[in-house]
Amino acid sequence: MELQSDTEQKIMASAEKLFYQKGKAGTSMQDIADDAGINRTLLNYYFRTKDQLFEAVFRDAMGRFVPTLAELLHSDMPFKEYVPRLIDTVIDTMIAHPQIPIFVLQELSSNPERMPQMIREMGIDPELALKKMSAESLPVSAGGMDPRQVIINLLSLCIFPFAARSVVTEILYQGDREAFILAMVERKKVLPRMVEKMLM
Amino acid sequence: MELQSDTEQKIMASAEKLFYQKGKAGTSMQDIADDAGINRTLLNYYFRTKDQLFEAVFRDAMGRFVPTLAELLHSDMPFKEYVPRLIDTVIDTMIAHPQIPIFVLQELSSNPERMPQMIREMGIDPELALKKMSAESLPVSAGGMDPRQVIINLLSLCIFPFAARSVVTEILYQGDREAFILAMVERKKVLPRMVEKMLM
DNA sequence: GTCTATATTGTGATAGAC
DNA sequence: GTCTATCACAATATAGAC
Repeated sequence: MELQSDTEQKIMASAEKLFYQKGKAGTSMQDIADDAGINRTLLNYYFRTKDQLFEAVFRDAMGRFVPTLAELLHSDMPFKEYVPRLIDTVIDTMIAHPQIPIFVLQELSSNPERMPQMIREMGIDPELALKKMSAESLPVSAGGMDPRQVIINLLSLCIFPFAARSVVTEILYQGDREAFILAMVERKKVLPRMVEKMLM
Repeated sequence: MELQSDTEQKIMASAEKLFYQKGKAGTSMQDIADDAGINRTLLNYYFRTKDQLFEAVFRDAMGRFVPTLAELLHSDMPFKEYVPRLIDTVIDTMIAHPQIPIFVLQELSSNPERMPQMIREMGIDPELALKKMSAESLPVSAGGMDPRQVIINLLSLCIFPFAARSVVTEILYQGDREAFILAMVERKKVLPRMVEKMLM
């Protein structure tokens, strides 16, 4: 007994690939069916509408990095302690799914009205997060920096290189995609040291 | 004698707004015409095709921040010297056009084959940039950090908050857009100090 | 579950009157 | 320069046979 039929999985895989690359409006149901090598009407059979198929892909993408974000925001651990592990986790996720940042940010930016609901659904508690930040877990002595700026810095440093992957690869790594990935692996060692300095 | 007719300017303004928000595929010619309050066929009269209209908007967007990027990559000045000014310029540009990062990155990510040509057209010389970086302008003593990682850090810290604007505003600033902008203004003072520590 | 056929609407683009 | 009328086509979605 399978939770998802073979066809359904093929659809999801193709939809993910194409939605990530070309976005919702830029991808047709026919494109997805062709990529999956199946009849177009099967998409409607399994997911009813294009909107519902997109939702499935979008939630899947959110689910891949929101838990890490939630952990960052809610944890009781001293900030400095789990920063290295967090960097490791986030960058590994990004290497595995480098297209997710733009995909998710573009969708949330196009439909910002979705944000409040998404936050609730994903189990993030903004009020709790702010409380934690004003408390001792994030050292207020972070150069006198607003703890929110520290959070922004950390996420910027981990995620942006992947959002700007094509530009960075082309200009700084001569278009060599392997070199870019190696640089991101190297980055897992570079960032913790940097963040430590930042918090002094 | 005007370089652009009134109608043409209205089209550009509406096209910019909608392409930034919903992307190329997500915006129809009808949408743009409606927003501009004009007849749809006038878009074809002035710009011939949707592709050409999009190109005009895209190049305009690139032109708003590429010069700053080129300056960063080519300058002979000591890195530390113009970092504060660069941060100031980039963040001011982002505050004025917060939607550009996602718009440009999404387009370049969808069509990475456009990168080499865009770089050439925009006057960026990757080889020269790398030479400058290995030379004295960017201190090799940047914590032993690869100068390319330093460039990535700098751009990440300045640009990412705007790419993730909707998320950041909702979670860290209770959905208060004014508070977000104020935080970004504050950031112009925070970042230079941070980058200095980073380079020690 | 998978296919063919079809309904319906939206879209980019052009021709031609004014 | 601006409009109306029209075209060709692509898109989502459904009905119904197998």
